[in-house]
Order: sequence, then structure tokens, then C-alpha cells
Amino acid sequence: MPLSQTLITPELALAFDAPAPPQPAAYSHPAPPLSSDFESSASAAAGSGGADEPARTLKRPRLVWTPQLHKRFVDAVAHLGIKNAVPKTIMQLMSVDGLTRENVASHLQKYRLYLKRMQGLGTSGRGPAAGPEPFLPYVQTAPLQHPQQITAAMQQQQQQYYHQRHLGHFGSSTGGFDHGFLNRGMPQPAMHQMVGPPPGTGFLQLTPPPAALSVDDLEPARREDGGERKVLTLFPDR
DNA sequence: GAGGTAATAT
DNA sequence: CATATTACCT
Repeated sequence: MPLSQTLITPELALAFDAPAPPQPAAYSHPAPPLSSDFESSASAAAGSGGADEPARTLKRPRLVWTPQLHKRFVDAVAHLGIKNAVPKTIMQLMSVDGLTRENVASHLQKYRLYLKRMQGLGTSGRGPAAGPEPFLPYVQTAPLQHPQQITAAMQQQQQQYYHQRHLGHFGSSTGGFDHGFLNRGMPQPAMHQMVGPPPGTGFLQLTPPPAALSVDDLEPARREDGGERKVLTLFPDR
């Protein structure tokens, strides 16, 4: 089993917020990708082949790049060479279920821009000596969407979300800031399991990035004085 | 079809 | 306004 990270849709995450799910803590393998269709999803896989994953045909909800996802993305890019850091490969390596190539491509675009603008400033001494690591995760307020049926209430909530979103930014403070909620240490289990070996391309034996990643552990992390939900930018500085 | 970039949407 | 999606081109 190609250890994959199930993408938890915003609404799903939202749903899991209030009510206590029957399943105790630590839901290792959550529900299938995006099968939150409680209505007419009677597209059972008939005979062979088939198995039309609704994920491919339906419009996916807007993907939210959680810090965890981003972390995984960065790791993937790092572990691949710049040479192989193309959307498809990255996507495969991340093995995040539900993630499309387009998603990665888009994010990669931003990531490259970020790196580019990063070079011209902070690093006085030239040279790619210091690997671009200083990334900062941030908090995410789960928006909510549904592929098919969106109730009016949901739309309103969406608007509210967009309205209240960026309230705080990140000045690159000299010293570095105190976030009490940096991600937990990701285990570094040297797993020997490989993702699908690349085609004819030589044999880049790369170390699979941390396999486990919990999208669920998001901490509100609110400041005392502010009192506002501060959503911070994923890519600092502009 | 895949990658890269620009435009558009949310 | 930042970020994600879509359109266009190679």
C-alpha cells in the first residue's frame, strides 16, 4: 500500500470540528478521498476496471494548502532534484490522495516565485549554500465548500470567510517570532517503501519523505491581545 | 499530455 | 490582497 495521505476536504474538517466523531482519536485511515456525497452517489463500480472515482470527474473544492501539505510539498521538492521537481513527480512523491497535478503546478509556481524573491534580499553572501528552509506554516481557517450541493448558508459562510481572511501579515521580524504552535516533529521513519519507481529514468534512489502527516492537528493558536483570528500568509514577504 | 506562465476567480 | 484555479502557449 503506497502510504498515502488522504486529503481532508474543508467541509469534512469542519464537520469533524463540532461533533465528536464515533471513532476515537487517531483516525489513521479516514474516509475515501472526496466521497462526501450523501445524495446520489450510486455509481458503484460495476465489473472490472471502472471504479470511476468521483474525484476525477467532479469539481473539487478549492484546495487549501495547509502548513502540513505545504511542508510535504517542500520536502518533496527538496528530495527531488531541481531537475525532477516537476508537478507530476512532486505530486506522485507527495502521494496525497485527491491532489491533482494542477494543484501542485499552481503551488509550485508560487513556490518558485517565492524562492526567487527570496534570493535577492536576505542572503547577503551569494551562493545557494543555505538551503531554502525558512518556511513558516500558519493557521488555516477552514472554509467550506461542497462539490455539488451548496446551501445558501454555506455560501454566506464562504463570503464571510473571504471577508475576514487576511487580517494579519508577517513582517519579517529580525529575531524571529514566537509561534507557540510550530508543527509537531514529524517522525523520520526511514521507510524502505518506495513510491512507484520512475520510468526509464536512471535510478534516483531518493529517500521517501516522512510518510505520516496529520492534517487534523491544527491548533487555533490565537494571540492574547489581538483577539482576532490571525491568518498568516503562507509565503511571507512581498 | 505535461510543463511553464499569465490571467482570472474566490 | 493573497492565494487557488483556469486559460494559453510551448
